[in-house]
Amino acid sequence: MAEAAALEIDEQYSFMKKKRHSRLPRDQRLREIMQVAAQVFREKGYSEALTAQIAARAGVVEGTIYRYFPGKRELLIRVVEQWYERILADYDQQLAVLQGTRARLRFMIWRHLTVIHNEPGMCRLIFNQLRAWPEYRRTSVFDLTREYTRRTLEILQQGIDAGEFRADLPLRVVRDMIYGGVEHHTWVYLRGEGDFSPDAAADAMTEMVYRGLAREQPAAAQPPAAELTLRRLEAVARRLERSASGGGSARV
Amino acid sequence: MAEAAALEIDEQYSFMKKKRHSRLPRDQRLREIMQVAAQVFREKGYSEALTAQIAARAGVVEGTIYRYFPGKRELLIRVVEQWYERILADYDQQLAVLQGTRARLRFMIWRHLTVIHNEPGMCRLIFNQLRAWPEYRRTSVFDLTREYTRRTLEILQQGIDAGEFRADLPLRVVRDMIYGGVEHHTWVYLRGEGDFSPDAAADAMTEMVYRGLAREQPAAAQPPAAELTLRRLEAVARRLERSASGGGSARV
DNA sequence: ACGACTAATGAATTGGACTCAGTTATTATA
DNA sequence: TATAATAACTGAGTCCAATTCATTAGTCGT
Repeated sequence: MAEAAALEIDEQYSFMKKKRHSRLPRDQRLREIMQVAAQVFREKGYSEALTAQIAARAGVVEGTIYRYFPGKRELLIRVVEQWYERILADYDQQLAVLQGTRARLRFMIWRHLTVIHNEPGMCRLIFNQLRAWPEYRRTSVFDLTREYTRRTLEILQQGIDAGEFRADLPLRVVRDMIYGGVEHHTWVYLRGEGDFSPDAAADAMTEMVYRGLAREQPAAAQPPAAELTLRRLEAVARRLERSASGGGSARV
Repeated sequence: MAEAAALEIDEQYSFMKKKRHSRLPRDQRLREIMQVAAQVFREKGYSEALTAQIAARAGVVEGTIYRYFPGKRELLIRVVEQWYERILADYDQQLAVLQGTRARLRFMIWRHLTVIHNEPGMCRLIFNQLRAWPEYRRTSVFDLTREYTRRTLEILQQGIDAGEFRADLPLRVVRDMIYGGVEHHTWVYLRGEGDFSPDAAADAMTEMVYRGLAREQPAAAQPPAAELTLRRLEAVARRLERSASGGGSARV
């Protein structure tokens, strides 16, 4: 009765209270706790999510959680890591299909925006909690994010290599503007006070970056013969690259 | 003795322990507590900063803090508000002196970078704590930040009005890229793992934004068509080399 | 010098994460 | 089937920081 206010929702779950002492193999219990924890963290945020609540919903006692995780922080870390790994799993496949600096760049931006749009709860946890902790650096979230933004840097570099982009701006700053821009843009939404369109934002940001780095004026006129020849050469190169990099069947 | 580990540094202050019950007029005590709190928060961050510690350094007992602030959170809010108001005080004067879209834009960016560079502790508190709290919205930090970024939006709009900038990109997105970019760029520094140059970053970002929005190309000596063609061919060659020499995904 | 006011105290109370000595379901072995 | 070994799970606590509040005592006005 006394803690009814705090645990209201969990009353709904009380019926499924396992006859006390239903044991599970270690990794199944682990999965159940993580799943429940993910849900509670998403709903309540980190500090509002109580270990007591997670335990209750998972049908175990608080102490049990500590047989699986050294503490609440580590629990969040593991939950977010698992989620993030899943989110980025099919990443390369999707990117591999796309041709051209602009399309690839837009994809990177759009994808990030879309993840935030679809999973605001998890993103809030990353932005507001995880990233502020000292443990962040040794997290796989940190590594994956680096990898992910490195991909963007590569695309920009390829744009330079291809002669599309100027080479006189530090690309890391451009990358920061992209990822920082995405975050700032989604701020209001993450605070639960508005919405945004991943498509529109991705278009605008891509355009901005593209123009910011573009070597030539939008080139209204002339793809002359030389241009067409180049494109065909580039297409050949791409095909070679693909077949060289192992027999992926990816084609548009 | 027991809490020596937690309060080590404060031992230094113990000599100035006021004879207990030295009274001060309300607003003087208020100022002292806020000043001490600012220092402790800067040094330790929010959750590592203990109210006991703040009280000790301020030469009062813990309970006293609660006669001045409803709680630790509100204390941080008040501290940050006061700091931020001071930081932004001379803002308009500095800006008023500057002429021209580019110079004004660069100033806005440079200034923000510089504040972060000079006051990492306070900025960490804002970015990692304050902004994540529900109270943030009713904070003067929120209002001042809005005002501040609105200024940037105005500068961009004036660029459009003056015919320097294109009018077909949503300016809020550009603003988000600026402020988000600044933050992302300073991330490593704020984690205490590196440094950055406000000047260099401001130059790069200004250039990026300026080019991204510029109506005309600065008409610098365009490399002749033949040169461009060559570069692109070279890029093709590099890619072929790379893909021929190994697993495709490898990049230097 | 006396009362009124209010700053300041510090002991007690939360409220939440976390611990650990023990209990029992499950599995392996006889 | 009985019994021992293993390891999952318990729950009654501990700990630690923020917060409360009944009480004490400087300070100021008359």
